[in-house]
Amino acid sequence: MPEAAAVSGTPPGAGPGTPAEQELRLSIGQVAGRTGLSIHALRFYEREGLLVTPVHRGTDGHRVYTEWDLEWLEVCVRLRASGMPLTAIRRYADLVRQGTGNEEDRLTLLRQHQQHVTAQIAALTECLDLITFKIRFYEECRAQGPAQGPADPLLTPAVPPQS
Amino acid sequence: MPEAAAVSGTPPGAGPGTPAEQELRLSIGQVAGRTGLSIHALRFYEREGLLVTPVHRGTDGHRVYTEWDLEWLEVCVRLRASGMPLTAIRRYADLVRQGTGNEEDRLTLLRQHQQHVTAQIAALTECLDLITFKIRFYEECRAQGPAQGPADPLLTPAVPPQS
DNA sequence: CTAGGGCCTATAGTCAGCTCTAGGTCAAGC
DNA sequence: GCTTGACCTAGAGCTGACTATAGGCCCTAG
Repeated sequence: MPEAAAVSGTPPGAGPGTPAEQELRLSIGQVAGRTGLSIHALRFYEREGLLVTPVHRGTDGHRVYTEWDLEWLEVCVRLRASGMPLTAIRRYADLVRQGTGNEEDRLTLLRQHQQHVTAQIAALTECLDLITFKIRFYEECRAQGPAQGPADPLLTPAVPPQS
Repeated sequence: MPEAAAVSGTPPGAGPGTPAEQELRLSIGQVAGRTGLSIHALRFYEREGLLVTPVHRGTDGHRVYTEWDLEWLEVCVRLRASGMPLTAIRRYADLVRQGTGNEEDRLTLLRQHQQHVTAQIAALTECLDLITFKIRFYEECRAQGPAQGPADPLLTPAVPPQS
């Protein structure tokens, strides 16, 4: 992770005049490379309104992504990776698009997702316990040699203490 | 979680004669209630070969689940909840169905999934960091009063230290 | 005797989230 | 001048995991 993923307020350009910031201008292919999203997915995300503003176009009609777009997309990727559905990301994008004043709504949305992710981690940790328990069980079977394994087909003792 | 989820070897009944164990016999509706799976999903899982053995039927053709079936299903639920695809669960069920002798294969399968889950937890934890960072950012915005918020639309400083 | 509930089969439909195809534009290089 | 490669749009198709529907059986209660 070389670059820092940022973005929190409103996209620039809405500001006074967009001074000639020597921004980097990325093609869709480059953004795909950096975000890990496919070119298809990038176009799809834009169509779905996940992008706060539609991406600027060059004279040839090709998409030109700014640093800000990239950072926003990186946030999207994280949110998706943590299971936020596209509809929720779109709602978040909508709020950002509307500009300042709805920080409470953004907080609510983020807090909900925070809870969701926390719950996911807890659930996964429980599952991991079960899996680890079973792995240990089979390792012990093996350690005791092929003859010593639970001879009777009926072997159902493999219960974690209390999950 | 009142009951312990178990199951590790081969289903009983393959053993000598199935002595008259006073097993509990559950209807599909009861199993749905206990596992959290829908009745539809239970039939679906069976069709898909996730169940080691097809469920026994009563005289009326209705499914009769044993304790063992229930426990196996609870394991399935955990595996699913941790993102194991149905195809992998089926492979696991296949191994169990084949009986003892393939413990190494089972171990491999479980270890792979263990890694997968561990990676998932790590990824989620990273995402959680970002979300928590953003939440703090908005909380600070709010704490500083509506006038003090980042006045300029261009506010893109919200970066976690190094994720 | 009929209404309801719980179950059965088989098959169709749904949903999210992409992914792919067809058909086309444009600029650079051989 | 032709090919190659990166991009464009619109729209169809796919995958995984269910979920719902249609049509039917059987038992029990009113």
